[in-house]
Amino acid sequence: MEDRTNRPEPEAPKTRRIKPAEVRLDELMSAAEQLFLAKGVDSTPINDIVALAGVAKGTFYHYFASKNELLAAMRARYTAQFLNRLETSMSHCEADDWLGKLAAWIRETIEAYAETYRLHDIVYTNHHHHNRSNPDKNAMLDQLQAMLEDGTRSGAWTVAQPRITALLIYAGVHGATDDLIASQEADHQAFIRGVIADCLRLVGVEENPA
Amino acid sequence: MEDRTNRPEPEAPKTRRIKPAEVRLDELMSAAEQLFLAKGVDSTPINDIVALAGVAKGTFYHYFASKNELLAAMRARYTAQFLNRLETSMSHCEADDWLGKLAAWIRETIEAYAETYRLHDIVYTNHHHHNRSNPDKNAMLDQLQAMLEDGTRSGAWTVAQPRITALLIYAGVHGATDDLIASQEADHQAFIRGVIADCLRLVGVEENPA
Amino acid sequence: MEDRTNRPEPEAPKTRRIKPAEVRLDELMSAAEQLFLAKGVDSTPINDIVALAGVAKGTFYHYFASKNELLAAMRARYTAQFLNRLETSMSHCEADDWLGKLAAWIRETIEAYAETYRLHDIVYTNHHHHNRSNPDKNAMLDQLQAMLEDGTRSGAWTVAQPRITALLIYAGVHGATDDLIASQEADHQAFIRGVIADCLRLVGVEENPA
Amino acid sequence: MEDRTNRPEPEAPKTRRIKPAEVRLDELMSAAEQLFLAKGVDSTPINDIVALAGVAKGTFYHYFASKNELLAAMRARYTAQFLNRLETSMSHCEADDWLGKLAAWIRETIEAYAETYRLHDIVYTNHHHHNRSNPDKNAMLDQLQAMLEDGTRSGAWTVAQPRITALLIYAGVHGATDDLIASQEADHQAFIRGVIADCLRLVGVEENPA
DNA sequence: CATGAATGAGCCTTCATTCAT
DNA sequence: GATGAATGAAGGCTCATTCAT
Repeated sequence: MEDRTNRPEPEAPKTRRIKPAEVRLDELMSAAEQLFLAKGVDSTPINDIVALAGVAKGTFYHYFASKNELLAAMRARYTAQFLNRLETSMSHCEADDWLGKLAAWIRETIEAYAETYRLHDIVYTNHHHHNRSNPDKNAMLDQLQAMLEDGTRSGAWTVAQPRITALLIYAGVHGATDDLIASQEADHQAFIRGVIADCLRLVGVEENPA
Repeated sequence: MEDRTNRPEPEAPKTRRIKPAEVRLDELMSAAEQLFLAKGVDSTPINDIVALAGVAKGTFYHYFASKNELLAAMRARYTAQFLNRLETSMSHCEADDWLGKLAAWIRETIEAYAETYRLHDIVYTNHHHHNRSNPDKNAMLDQLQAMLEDGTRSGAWTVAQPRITALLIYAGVHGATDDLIASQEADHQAFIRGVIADCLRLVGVEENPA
Repeated sequence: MEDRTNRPEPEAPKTRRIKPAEVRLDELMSAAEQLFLAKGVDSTPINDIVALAGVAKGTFYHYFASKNELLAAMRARYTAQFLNRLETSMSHCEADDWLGKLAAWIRETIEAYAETYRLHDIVYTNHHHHNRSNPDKNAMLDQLQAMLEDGTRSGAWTVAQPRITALLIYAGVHGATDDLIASQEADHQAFIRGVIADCLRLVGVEENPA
Repeated sequence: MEDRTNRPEPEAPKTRRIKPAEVRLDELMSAAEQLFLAKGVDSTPINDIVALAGVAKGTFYHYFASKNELLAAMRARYTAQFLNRLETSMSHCEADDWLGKLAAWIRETIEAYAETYRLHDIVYTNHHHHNRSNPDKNAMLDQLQAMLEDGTRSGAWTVAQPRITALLIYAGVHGATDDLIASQEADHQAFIRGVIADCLRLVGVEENPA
């Protein structure tokens, strides 16, 4: 039964602070995020996370069943924030300004992704699930596809196969941004304009060269 | 004593076969591929690889400095084969049939990727290097970008920013194919046609609906 | 948050029911018994016990100072019930029917042990105390030894060294029953008759083969 | 892939001595035996075992797949030695001296068990397998049963149900010896004589009180 | 009486890599 | 070239127990 009674007398009583679960969760996830960013997931032991969060190791396992569940929670949080940025950005366009919304979607995706790609890599590099059929990514994809369909209905553009076009835009913009990131170019504006131009072509809108 | 029998087996085959390096390399990589596919990279110890290849553990380290170098070699092999498929497919088009070449590139990328995505994941899921600025992927990207530029020069289409358009096509096609894979749809033809149609639009070619 | 959901459930029943200690004790012991039987002692955390019993973890420690004390309580309960069965069985014999009492003791020991051996193993497999000099077992041994001495005084049999003979019968019957259990033989009667015959011989009573 | 390359330069080269598997196995098992006897199985980490055996921790797992397998190997070794003692002891009797052999079996069982019961407890207290239908114990039981049958055929005694009688003797002698051990009586001779006397009665041999 | 968040010591196991033969 | 015994750093996870509320 593994007698664990031989405990040395506690030197410092180590004030045991009880905090709301919400706060603990956030502290743990933030500590993990910081360390994962600095040293990588595999090189960050749970020990370091709890040390930075200022809790005992058992507390970590009180909130997360495993390191992978922590990653899953971070992934959900990351995606929610990403989606939020996109929606906020698009909300500044008039309701019927479909071209503006699409441009905002692209611009914000590029900016947000370029800012957060390191965290993106951390939460999405999952050894056990593939990117394919990822529920979180699907949320963003569905958002984009819905926009393409709405725009088609409104006559803003013509998209015959909204799913495929949404996929091309979604994956294309992310993949292109990977190249932007790799280029280390500080000014993103030219790149963004270029991507928007191509995507407009893709939905059948030719910009007037004026 | 890799099977952890606590009795040494008195009868060991002990035949020390010397084979050409080329053969050993291939046997080791194929054994690794098989096991990586079956159990994942992290869950496949070198022990298992050498056991399947029928060599001693030390032999592995004669040929690969580390497990990561094995992965790098597998990655190079994978990419070379992939590129090869693309080139073979495009070589069936007339030299000036740019639309045909682009369609072939897309079609073959989708087919090849759908067939080999599991191996793709294995060799490209590298915890230490990001997809961004990956030399192997760049080879394919450059190939595509060159084609877009050549086609523009020949008047087959007009692509104002070949780098960006190549990125969108490259990443878009792969990302869209991830969705095809996830859908488990057996017939790829409709999907392929849809992607080609969108990509043609992207390079400024409107298909005649004839 | 014992199920390790990383979202606190807003709706918790939170009904703090106060029950008589006796009931709580019983509920905890029964929950433990069920889980110990199903998964083993070492693989059953206190968490699971309290969850099944429907109380908080701290409540467990109100009633038992430790997991080991729970086991001790279960052991006492087990032994008391076992002794009870033996006494009830023997009470059906006439006061001076020593052979009948001995046979009843053996028969009931075999039946009871065969029925409850799994619980027996749980409460008696104690990593820290050995079977040797176990106070609970001693109660049964003393009961048997007293019977042997009484029967000798009454001339029912002759047992020169009651302690040794009691030990042989006690341990022998249990050990033999282990074999019966292992054999999975459903009909115990032949076995019981065989054991009784041997034990009678042991106390110097030759059965007439009539 | 858990880069384990960040290894600090080795201070002491720690001469790596290769020994025959047989020797390593024995050193590991003997180190374990010593520590298990001193501190108990659960309180002895593998670390301590390898430290005492003078090998690296990995070496332990080179020879035993788990701590439990070590225990299994120790159990097999224990039983083999025990059986050996019994056979050696009986071999000193004349081939047809069945009473002598039975007495030798009992005497040696008691002596050997009293000497080694602590190790017996260690190797037989298995959390996962029950004593019932234990292959190692069966070897001794079969040995005893065969002897009873041979003796019956030779007319040395009459045992109607050799399996049951063997079980009673086997389990009875061990259980009785547990009591001897608990009593801490240094002189075992009286006890041994008493047990032998009872067992002879059990096989139908009345000693002449001369 | 009852709660359950928090504690933290502890250990088994894995496996990439080395090197004496 | 080939072998495989030996190395040893590293970390995820469990769970009995405590105690502030």
